Formats: sequence, C-alpha cells, structure tokens
Amino acid sequence: MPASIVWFRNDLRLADNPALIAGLGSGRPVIPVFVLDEETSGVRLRGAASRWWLHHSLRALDASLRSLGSRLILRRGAAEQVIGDLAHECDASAVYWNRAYDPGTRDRDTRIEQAFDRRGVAAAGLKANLLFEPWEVATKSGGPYKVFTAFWRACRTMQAPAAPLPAPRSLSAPGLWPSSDNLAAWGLRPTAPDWAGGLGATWTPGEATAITRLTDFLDDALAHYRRGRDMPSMKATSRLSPHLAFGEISPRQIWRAVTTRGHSAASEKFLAELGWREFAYSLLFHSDDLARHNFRPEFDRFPWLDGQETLKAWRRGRTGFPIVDAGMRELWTTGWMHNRVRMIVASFLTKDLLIDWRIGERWFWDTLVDADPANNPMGWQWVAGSGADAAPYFRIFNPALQGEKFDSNGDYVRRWIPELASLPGKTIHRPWTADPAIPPEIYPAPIIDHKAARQRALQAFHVAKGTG
DNA sequence: TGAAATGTTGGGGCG
DNA sequence: ACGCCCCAACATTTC
Repeated sequence: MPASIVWFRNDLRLADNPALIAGLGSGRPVIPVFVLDEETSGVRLRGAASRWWLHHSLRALDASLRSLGSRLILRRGAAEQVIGDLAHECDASAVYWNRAYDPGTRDRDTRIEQAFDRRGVAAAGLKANLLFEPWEVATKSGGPYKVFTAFWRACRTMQAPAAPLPAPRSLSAPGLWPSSDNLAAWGLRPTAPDWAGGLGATWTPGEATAITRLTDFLDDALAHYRRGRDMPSMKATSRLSPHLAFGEISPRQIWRAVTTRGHSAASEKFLAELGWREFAYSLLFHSDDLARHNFRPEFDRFPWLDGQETLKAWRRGRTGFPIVDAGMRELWTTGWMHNRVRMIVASFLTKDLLIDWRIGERWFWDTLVDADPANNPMGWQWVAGSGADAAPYFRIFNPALQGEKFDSNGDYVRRWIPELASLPGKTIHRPWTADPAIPPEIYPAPIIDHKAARQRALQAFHVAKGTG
C-alpha cells in the first residue's frame, strides 16, 4: 500500500502540525522522516549549540512517535535527492512538510515540489510556523513593512490566527519501515571536548518541555512580565525561544494559550514579542540574505575595524565590563542569553569595539540554542543601526549604566562572574573603581575607554553617512 | 528597547 | 530683607 511521507524540519512537534495532519488525513501509512541536509548550497548550516539541541529534540520526537505506534526515520544528504529516493523506495503517493521562509530553503523546496509534480506525487509545503504569512501582510503598495509598529498593527487587523490542531492519537505504520540512520552516528553532540554540560543542565529539548514551560510562564511570570522582562537576574521571560526555533511549539499554540487567559497589558507585550518574530520572518522572506546584507545600504560604507584581540576578549567574556562579560559567559555556558543583555553585548561589539555586526551574528549563530535565521540577523541589524526600524545609530549603550539600571544589586553579574561576587552592588558594574583594586589576573581592566569609544563610533557613523 | 550635553528653575546658604 | 551664587533636580536638545 502506498504511503505518505511527513517530512519534519524545524517543526519537531506532534501538536499543531499541519503536515502531520495532512499525512494522517491521506488515510495511508505515514512515514515520518527528518533529513540532515548539510549539502544543499544556500541552506545555512546549523551552529554547534543548535546541533546539540537538534540531537536531543530528534530523540524526543522519535520517542513521541513511538508512543503512537510510529517512529522517526533519519536520513542524511541533499534533501532533494534524499526525499526523492525515499519516496521512490516506499512508493509514496504524497509528501507533506511545513514551510520555511529563508530564500535558500525556499528555492530547494520549490525544486523538490516541482520534481514530485513531474512524477505525479502530491507534494506540498503548509503554513505552520508563522501566525501570518509574509505575503499576507503587505503595505498598500504591496511591499513588506519596514516599521514594526505599522507591521504589527496590520497583523492585528487581520483575521486572528486559527485554533491549533490537536496532536494525533495514533499513526498507521507501513508494513515495512524504510532504513534509518543512527542518530548517535550523526555526531551532533560535541565530543573532545564535551562543552555541552551547561546546556544539558539548563535545558530539556522536546515538545513536552516546551508546553510545560509555556504553562509555567503563563501561571507564574506573565503578570510581572512588563516589569521583570528587562531584569536578567529574574526568571521573568518565557525562555521558549529554543523550543520555538525548533518548532517544538508553534506560535499559534502560544497565541492561543495567551489570549484564552484574558487580555492584559502584559499579554499584549508578550504577544508583541511573537510580533517581532513575525516581522523578522517577513524581512527574511523579502530579503535575499538578511544575515549578510545591510538593510540600510549606507552601512556598506561603514568603517568597521578588524580587532582580533578585542573580539577574542568579547567572545570569552573578558572585556572588563561586568554586564557584557556576564552575558557572554551565560551564552557560552548555557547556549542562551537574556534579551536585555543581548542588546548590551551587541551594542558593545558594534559601537564600542566597532566590529562588524556580522561577526557577532555568526558567534551567536554558533553558540545560541535558539539561533534563528530571522531573529538573529534582524536583532543584530537592529542594534547595529543597519536594520529595518532599527535603533538609531547614536543610541550607544553605556555598559556600566545599563548594568546599574537593569541589574541594580548585581545579582546577575555575581552569578556569572564569581570573581566579582564580593563587590557591593554600588561598584560591581564599575570594578575599575573598586578599592582595593581588583588584580588584573583576577578580572581584567576595561579593554576600552567607553567615553572615547562612543566619540569614535559617532565619528565612524558620520563617515558612513558621508557627513563626516 | 539611550546617554550625554546643555538649559532652566528654585531652594537655601551667605554676605 | 535682599541680591548673589551654588547646585541639585528636572527638562530639553543633541548625538
């Protein structure tokens, strides 16, 4: 009997999964498959932290499928080839997947769809991972919105997102399962050295955890979200980002859970964060390469510096600015960083050190468990000032002041920089003023004078604009 | 989803 | 009592 292939990608969930429901609805045996495609050009390779997450998430998805009498088939190679071969092998009459939005993946998926069309196999990508399709939210002139508030206002006037689809209760298996790779052999987890200990201590990938996390956040933290979301020492954010990046939970599920609990200023603020994600995907969809091209072309002339040594200090959390270093160490240890701190470290790299935002974007891409092809480049361009609806370039964060404002008693710094733990809240964000002085082998002196760096950055901006 | 520089105001010390 | 100065405290402008 012919089968239906359900091709899992960044949608590693059973609930609210339109491709899975389409496969189920075909009435034929369902063959769930995940393809590790590291060969198709134009499709961005996952970073190291994302590979770790992917390993565990695939294992969780396989376990969930097995509890429904199914399983997850693993294949590796160029997806065009692999999916085509698999469909042939198991005499598939239909292939379903959920849509991606980056140009490289879209091109690949279009080729796959056309190839199946020629073979008479039904093939379709479905809407699953956004609340609003990028082509549904267009300005009066038909282009993409370039300002977030206008974009989100337009989204809110559209028909509200539909209710999420239920997870299937069972899946019919084929008579004979096609062969599958061994997950461990893919080598997605780090070895020699195994630096993922902090990731494992912090996170449990998988759909079940994602749903628990959402419920816990709504129960415990949403009410204080507006006040707490900027305080990195508080667990006041949802921490759903990696689950969302891998599609272990859908934006529609989050939307529904938030809105059914009633309307409040806090829930609006939280939904707006989903809105920023939608905005980022709209930019990704309409741009040819969001992670490489400045959205504002005047930044093509920006005089970035090389800065190998300062870059190294930034990556390692040894800049001498506690809030920056705490963030970079949190990132390295847990694969995640609080959003307020992401803005601070990004401002420091691009404005104090004058290092190209793409360098920072790539470091985040490699180290973040929530690395997202739309959010990550948009966020960096936003901070750098080169993006759509970006912070004006002259908004330069003062890392000491930001620390004092958002980590006023220094708890966040103490957690990640134990060598400063004995400093009082009054000086912990300016350890260079401590008396007695901190020996530099314990904690470094600032690698740059912020006041002078600010002047230099403003100068560089004038050069780029041609007004200097 | 800034920070610094500059301007204004008003209370209080003091001759 | 009065004018003068200082300087927080706040507001506005500039980058």
